[in-house]
Amino acid sequence: MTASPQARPASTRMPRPARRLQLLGAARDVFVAQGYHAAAMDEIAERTGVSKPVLYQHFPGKLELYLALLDESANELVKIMSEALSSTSDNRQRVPATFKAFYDYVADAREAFRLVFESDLSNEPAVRARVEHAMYECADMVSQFIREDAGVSNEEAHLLGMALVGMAQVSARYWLTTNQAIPKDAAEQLMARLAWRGISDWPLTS
Amino acid sequence: MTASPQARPASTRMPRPARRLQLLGAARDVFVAQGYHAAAMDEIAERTGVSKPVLYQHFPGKLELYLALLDESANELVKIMSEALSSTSDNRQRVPATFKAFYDYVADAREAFRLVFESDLSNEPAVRARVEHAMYECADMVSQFIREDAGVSNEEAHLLGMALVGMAQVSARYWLTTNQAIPKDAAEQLMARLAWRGISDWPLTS
DNA sequence: CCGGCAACCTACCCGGACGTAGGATTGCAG
DNA sequence: CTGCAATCCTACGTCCGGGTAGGTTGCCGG
Repeated sequence: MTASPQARPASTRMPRPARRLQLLGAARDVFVAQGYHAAAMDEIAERTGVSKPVLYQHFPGKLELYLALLDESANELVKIMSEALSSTSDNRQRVPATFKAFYDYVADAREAFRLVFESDLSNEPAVRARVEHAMYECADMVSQFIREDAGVSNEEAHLLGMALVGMAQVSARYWLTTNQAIPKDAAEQLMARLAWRGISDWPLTS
Repeated sequence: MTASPQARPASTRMPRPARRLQLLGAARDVFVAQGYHAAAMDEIAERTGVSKPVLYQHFPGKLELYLALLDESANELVKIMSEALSSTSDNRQRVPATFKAFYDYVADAREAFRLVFESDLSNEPAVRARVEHAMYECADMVSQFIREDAGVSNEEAHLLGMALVGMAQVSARYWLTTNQAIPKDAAEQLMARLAWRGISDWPLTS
């Protein structure tokens, strides 16, 4: 209702691709707000101003619809992280840039990150695979840089990378719940400092 | 099946408190393995060797049963963290001790941590409140020590504390999925080093 | 102007799982 | 031995929600 700028006459017929986009928008809003189980296909259809069979003419089932949205959000996360990590060649700049990108992703008004980080369908293998894959991609990209300038094994670098991803994820979600008690850029910088101090000059100090 | 050492003649009558414990054990196994939604009350009863109405004579409903188990696991986490944090007065010892405690908690064979960190009922307000509360308690305890020897505000200390909690949580769960490619104590020490370097001597370096 | 295709709707099916009514059985107290 | 209370079971009600059958309306090319 607040997001998804889809106006239109609303109760007229519509070409197939446009309707599909509208359905995806409504579905995203509902899944994000209610979670997979509490979300009802009826509500998604109704919110689009359309009847349920129409929804099933665009998507074979509830799960496939959900997976389409999940893929979208997960891929966006990976893309954003990738861009941030390659935005500079100076590691000291790279860390804050990446945290800023992550916080931007989480602070997005559409809150699509909840599909990735707060899915209530993690037992479904297809969902679990996608979430784990996205997080692993992020950790893997991060681990490359860690491995380069800290003398650690591949496995250790991956564990460190995943730790940083977890740090960003949980802290950003916590930051959201505080209603921005701390300004966004201050929070980003705080995390970047924590991470940078944790990783840089690794082999030297204990 | 593997966990929960409950033998007994199994198909005889049983005093009320003993049966209750048995039911809780079976319920924990099922909820952990399947998640809340996929778990069936029938299966919990059947696995106990008992019929469904018996289950409902011990717990008013599925949600209450789940909450009882969730409370148990969440409180155990907070207790373990509290004990680890107060096990020494030297911060340099405190950090690895706490990570060890956390990894122990996650590596427990009963895998009860999944109720707290991978609940598929996070939209239920009662569940969300409990999970957030447990995590906040942990972050709050950690933040006390951070605030003491780093000159940061209360809000900043809490954000840092939550970041460390997230680091531990996500890294430990990732470590589990790797089938212990890295020995447990090595992983703990790696995380402790990352955290310690991140927070110690905070005001001095940038 | 008109046939046909495609978008759409009303109304329904049905399976699965929570929760319960009512009765059978066991064992302890007196 | 006997009654009563507590434990337990079979069988069912019921509701919710995903998914579908079949008919209707409107747009567009010929």
